[in-house]
Amino acid sequence: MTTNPKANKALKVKKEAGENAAALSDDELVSMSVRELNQHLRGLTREEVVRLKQRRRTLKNRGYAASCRIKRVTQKEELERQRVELQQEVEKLARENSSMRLELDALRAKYEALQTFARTVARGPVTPKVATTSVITIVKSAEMAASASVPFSAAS
Amino acid sequence: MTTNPKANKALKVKKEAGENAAALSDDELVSMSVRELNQHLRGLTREEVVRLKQRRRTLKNRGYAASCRIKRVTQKEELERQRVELQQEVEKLARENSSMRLELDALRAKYEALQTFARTVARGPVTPKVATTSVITIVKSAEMAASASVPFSAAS
DNA sequence: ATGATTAGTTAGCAA
DNA sequence: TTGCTAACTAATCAT
Repeated sequence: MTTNPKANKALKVKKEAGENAAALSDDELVSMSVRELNQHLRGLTREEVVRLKQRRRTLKNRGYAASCRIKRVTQKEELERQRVELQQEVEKLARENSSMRLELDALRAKYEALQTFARTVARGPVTPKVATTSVITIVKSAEMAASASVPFSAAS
Repeated sequence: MTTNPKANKALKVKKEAGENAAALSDDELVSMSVRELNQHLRGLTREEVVRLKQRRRTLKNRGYAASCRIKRVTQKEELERQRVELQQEVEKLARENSSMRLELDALRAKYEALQTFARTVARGPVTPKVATTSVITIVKSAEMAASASVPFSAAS
């Protein structure tokens, strides 16, 4: 099952005279150029030539079949790799997506609160009757407002 | 291998012993239960029995090999299907993502504009010329004043 | 002729 | 024993 289960039987036939054909190994035969092959073919019977060429063809086919299998599993692995990669990308985008959605909702709430406040302020100058529960703080020189949370809450 | 250059062609010789064995077809033989098989095995030579069983095994194997190939291509198609599906999902999420990003940016701009306006309105009527760096905080009910921090900051 | 792919065969592992 | 799969072979297709 490894590399030469058969093929040996073709070698020992005919060539008892040992004229020139030096019982090529599979590796030699399969990796031989056509010109080299023809040299080894000299002085062989018609049938021997045919058989040797057929053995070469068979060995070549063995290699082609192996390449084909390797290619097959490689492609499959590639598909699985891409699948994992895409799944990760989907998760990443989904996370970004939901965090942005939260941010958007929060900002909408802030915006609406500010809108309510602005309307209130614009309608009645300063503190018309907010006096019930509202407080206005005036601070001098506050530089950053980045981390502001719940700046407004709509008055009931 | 050693005894098998074309052994499969030897299988079809089965007729000459026309005594009882009714020359089973491949389909019949392969889809036969063990008990049915044993009935057909009655009165056959030891060797005939072995051969028939071997033929059955070979036919079964032929089917297994076919199943194996079908399974292989099915799995590959499934992987490709999932790939397409995931790619579409990625595109969908990316679209949602960028449109949300636009929306977020737009809302931020609107918010800041409104903020500027609110400051102007709130400052104008009451405190005409308060310093350039004032901050106004409005919260509902005094006890929450602690959590509200720097909702507005005047641009420098 | 060479290389790739398909189906059938065998060996061998697993349940 | 049954089913599955890797490797090999031969046939066939494409270049």
